[in-house]
Amino acid sequence: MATIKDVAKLADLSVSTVSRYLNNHPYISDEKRERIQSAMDELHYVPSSIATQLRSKKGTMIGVLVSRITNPFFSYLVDAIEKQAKKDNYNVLIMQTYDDPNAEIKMLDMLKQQVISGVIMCSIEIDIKLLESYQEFGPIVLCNENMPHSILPQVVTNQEQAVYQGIGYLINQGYHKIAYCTGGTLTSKGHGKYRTRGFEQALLDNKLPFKKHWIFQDTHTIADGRQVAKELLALSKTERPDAIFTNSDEVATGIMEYCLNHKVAIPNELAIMGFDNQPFTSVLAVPLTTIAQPIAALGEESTRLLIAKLEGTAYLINQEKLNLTLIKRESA
Amino acid sequence: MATIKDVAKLADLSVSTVSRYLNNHPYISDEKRERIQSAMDELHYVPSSIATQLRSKKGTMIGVLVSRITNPFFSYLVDAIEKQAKKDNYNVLIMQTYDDPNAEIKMLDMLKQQVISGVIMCSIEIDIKLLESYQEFGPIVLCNENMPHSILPQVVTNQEQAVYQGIGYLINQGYHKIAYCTGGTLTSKGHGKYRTRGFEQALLDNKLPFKKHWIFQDTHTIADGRQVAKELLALSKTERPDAIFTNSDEVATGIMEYCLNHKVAIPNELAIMGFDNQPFTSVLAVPLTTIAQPIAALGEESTRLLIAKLEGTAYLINQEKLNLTLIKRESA
DNA sequence: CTGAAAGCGCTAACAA
DNA sequence: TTGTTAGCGCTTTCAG
Repeated sequence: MATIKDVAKLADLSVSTVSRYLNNHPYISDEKRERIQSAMDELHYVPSSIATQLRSKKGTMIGVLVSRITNPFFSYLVDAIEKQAKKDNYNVLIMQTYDDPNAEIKMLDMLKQQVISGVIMCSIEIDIKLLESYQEFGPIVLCNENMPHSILPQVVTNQEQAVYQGIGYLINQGYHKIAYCTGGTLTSKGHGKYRTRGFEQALLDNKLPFKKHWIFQDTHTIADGRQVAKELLALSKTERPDAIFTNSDEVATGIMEYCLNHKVAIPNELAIMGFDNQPFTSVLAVPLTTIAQPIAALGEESTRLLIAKLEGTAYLINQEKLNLTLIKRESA
Repeated sequence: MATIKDVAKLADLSVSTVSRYLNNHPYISDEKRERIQSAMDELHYVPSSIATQLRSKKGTMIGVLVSRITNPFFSYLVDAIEKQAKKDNYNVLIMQTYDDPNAEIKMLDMLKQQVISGVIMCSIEIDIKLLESYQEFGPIVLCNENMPHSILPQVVTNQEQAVYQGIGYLINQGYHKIAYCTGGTLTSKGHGKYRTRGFEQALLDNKLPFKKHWIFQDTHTIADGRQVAKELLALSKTERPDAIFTNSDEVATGIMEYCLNHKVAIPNELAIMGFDNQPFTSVLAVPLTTIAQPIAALGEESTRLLIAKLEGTAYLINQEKLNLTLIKRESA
């Protein structure tokens, strides 16, 4: 592998001139420019970014932390981040946590070690104060994690409002016995908290009862959805809700599958709302009414914000691109 | 940030001793070991992996090249790769190509620059000879890209056989007018080639006709599937196939959606087979018969193979884990 | 067992 | 406009 020294020698110049050329400094005569370039070509020279980084302390790698890449929400998010990063010549290091706090710490340590120059956290399990303490090693931006009491820069949507509107829609459609699924618990801290707040507020404003046994916690997968449906159908007809608002399309899908298998008509006997608007939801047995998140915008804005911090420039988040949208189909 | 120098000073030892400790060399007295460790703890020392890399030429980052991470096949593959890599303390740099050869070259250049120490190619657009020429800069393994004439190490499944069996299954079920979708073209080089070969062979062995207008090329998305269905339904009833074998669950889904919307019964009027066995396929309006790929095994084996090459050890691919499986459901 | 010293490939003062 | 030089933080001979 040719080094800057080889190039300098071949071009009969000093390494510093070559280095200047590399960093397109001014004050290099055109004649030397050419000599350098042709020497580089001849040697197939590529600068060692490792050496550059060691010396200049500037990297080009940004870390992206997600809980699991196979969740389409995250794969679309990573897609948007990677595309945006590439535009500014940054690379993307992926790390999955599977909700393990230790994995989060590992990524943060990479920030400390300068393996990555900044990090986008799309999932947070560790204590926010601990997370904040890592800021001294490089910029950290939170993506889709609403932490109102934290000073960390964050790119978020208004989940509370979206759920409020979603529940409002159900009520408008004539459903008044509304069950609810959350990925966390009723007292949890993640964005589940905001969704639940929207749900409770909507109930309150519409003078609808909040029934404990219509609440399902910690639901995530299609299998979880089936279980929810099973419990629902075990209820006597009078005790049964007429609609269910879920925290994910997967859960909604599981509920739908189980109901259909047990001859429960959707939406007549039970209306179902999903969350995320994943590609397959329009082609389910009963096309799913759901809420779309502005995933691409979340990824883009987070990345632009992070890169701005990395480069010491200012960036104002375009909050208008960050709206959730109710997608009306047939399940509710 | 504390450096090795600070640690050495605090422990009142030389940097070389500390370095030895770091690399767990033998020949360090227990007493010094402790002194070093407590100095490190006190300073919250973390070695700079950049400096280590510059000096030792050994990195810990492996590149993974996929065409698009939002394709579930790839997100599951990346998931498996990342998990396996983590086990051996390697990190994963993701790069999407969107089928752009230049993006591939960019990743390969990162290999040259030592940003990554090795690369797993899950998608190939550039010339194989060009790709091979990059081998001198670090190990390259092909994942799910069958290149029989290349010397590059590769982890592959027998797609030809799987399709042969899939078509055989359709024939067994009584379908004899079989249409076919491919993601490439009939003359393409990717793994599409092997699938098509399996299709043609199955037709031949069963003395079934190969009809040009039952072949659809370059199909990928749900939208493509709808278009295929549209063209199919435009055919007169006698000219229409009674089954269609597709290259992806998305395409199959699009076909199903369009057919159902146009009162064409699945599988009675048209049997549909998908490819990939994505999670949602079991809950479609008509649960999809499809072919499951051993994605996790592909990811694991590729990663283990790459890491073995990186570390100079031998690794024999476990081909038995690499089988495709026919998943029988209701669409065919 | 331990230390001194010479770099890895590059950047950035400081001089010229 | 260009060259000299001193490191970045670490590993690795080579001598004790």
